Amino acid sequence: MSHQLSEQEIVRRQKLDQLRALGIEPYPAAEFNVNVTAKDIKENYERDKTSYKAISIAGRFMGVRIMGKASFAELQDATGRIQLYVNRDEICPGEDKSLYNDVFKKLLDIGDYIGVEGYVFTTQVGEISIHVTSFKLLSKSLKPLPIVKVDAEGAAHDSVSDPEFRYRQRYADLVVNPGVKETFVKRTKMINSIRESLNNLGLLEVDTPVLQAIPGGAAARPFVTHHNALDVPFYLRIANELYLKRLIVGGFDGVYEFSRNFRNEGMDRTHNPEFTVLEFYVAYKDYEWMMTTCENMLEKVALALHDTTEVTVGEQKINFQTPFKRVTLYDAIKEHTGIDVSNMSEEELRDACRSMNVPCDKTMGRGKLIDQIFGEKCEGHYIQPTFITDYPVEMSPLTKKHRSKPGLVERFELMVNGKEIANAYSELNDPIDQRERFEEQVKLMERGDDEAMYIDHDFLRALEYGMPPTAGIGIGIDRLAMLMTNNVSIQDVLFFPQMRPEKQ
RNA sequence: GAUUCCGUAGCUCAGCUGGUAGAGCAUUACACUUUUAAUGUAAGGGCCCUGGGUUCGAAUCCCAGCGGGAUCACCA
Repeated sequence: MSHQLSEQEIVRRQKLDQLRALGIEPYPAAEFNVNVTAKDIKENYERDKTSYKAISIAGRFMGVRIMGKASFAELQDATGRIQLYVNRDEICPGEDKSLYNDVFKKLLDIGDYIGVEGYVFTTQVGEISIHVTSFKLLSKSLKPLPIVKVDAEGAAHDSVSDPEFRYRQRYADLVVNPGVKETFVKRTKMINSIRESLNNLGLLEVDTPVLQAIPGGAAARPFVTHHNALDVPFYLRIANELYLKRLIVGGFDGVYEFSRNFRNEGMDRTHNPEFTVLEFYVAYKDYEWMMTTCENMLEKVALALHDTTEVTVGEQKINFQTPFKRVTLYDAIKEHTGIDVSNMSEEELRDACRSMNVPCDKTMGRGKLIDQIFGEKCEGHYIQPTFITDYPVEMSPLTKKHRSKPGLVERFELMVNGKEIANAYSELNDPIDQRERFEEQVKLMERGDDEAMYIDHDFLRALEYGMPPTAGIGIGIDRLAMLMTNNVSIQDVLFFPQMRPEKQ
């Protein structure tokens, strides 16, 4: 990583030497005792002034306005910013004014970590500030941070907008763009809320293998790796479904896992090669129960993040208040295309696709053609949370046949803002049916469908021991985070989105 | 993978039909004891993404490459 140092970087390195010459260690080892945060001061000082007479706070030095013998500076800690007031003669009571004139005014840079002691007061302009009685350099910054300034109207100037910079140097993005941090805090709150719901249901959080000999549970191209000692290929998991169901076979009533999945496919603003899906499985339940559970959980998430069920996403206001609408897949297609696909043959479906300009090809079977029509003509209409139910059996190889509707399975997808957020079903637990479904997948694979599933014989063996009737669901956590934080790009809800390696 | 746009100072961006670079903020120096996008004065800072080509002359035009964005395809 050798490169030409910029003038500003050279200057900062020189300051390092000057500090050491003054006997100041720029990277001290000792603990700095912090007893307050910026947020705490701003929220509580007005009503409890006596508690803020001897405070100690640390953070990044993010800006300074030098006024001769007094200065104002900005300190940014993990909770926000607070203004510092520094007076020369108070910091340097004696003849030697170098601590103020040299160290504070000249050797400190934007981005440096400092620790400060003093008391809180309100300036003449009315800003709650810290009157500094002493300060200590805690860590010197050698690389200039981009300076974002916000004017009186709240408009940001020179904000760092280059996506490449923001994603590759997320650490700098986080320091400089305060909204970014907020997105990730919300993401974690969302996950905490979901975890709480699941724990309250009595489900057990589990871990299942990421390295798998047979990638299963979804239709996707996997990453391949190699185990040296065994000298066999392994696949990074594309889904954890089949492992969680093995645990249901093993006698757990309910299990869940936030599963990091890996798919060797294209990447764009809604796809990252690694992404997170929550899957959970509950014994003795069905997909009707799962719909209710799912909507309750999402309503709680919206409330946890926004204190209301209504969430703003782009131009849309999306209301997660239960109950969500429920529409069967066939009714949805009928509503938006006027076509009743329920009794159509594969050929009739292909003709229907052609007449509506829906792309299709020879490798697509009946199920996939119906899915294609829905995806092209209907999906985008479902802005408010809507369960689309009862899918054709051909496109659902792990799903139990519908209790009363022949040719269909007990499955739903949750659509929000025109996109699929969750996919769930009454799990197929008939081992003979399951084996036949896998064999159908093999036929699709031979026909050219490169997303068809492999046969997992160990999973079939597990089913043969007997799995209780079970409801299961997968929820795209990144996609949900995008909705809940009003971001249109998956890269904005992942700390470190995958990028092409930087060239040296 | 296809199409399209972009790459100029630490950051945000100008730079016309080709004449070898500009602004604001940031940096450096000086002034200023309650300011807040502080202000004033002055200074420094650029392999104009890389490599070829056209030309007397290229940041600018052409070709190729690298990196990124957007749209599409695949997928969640």
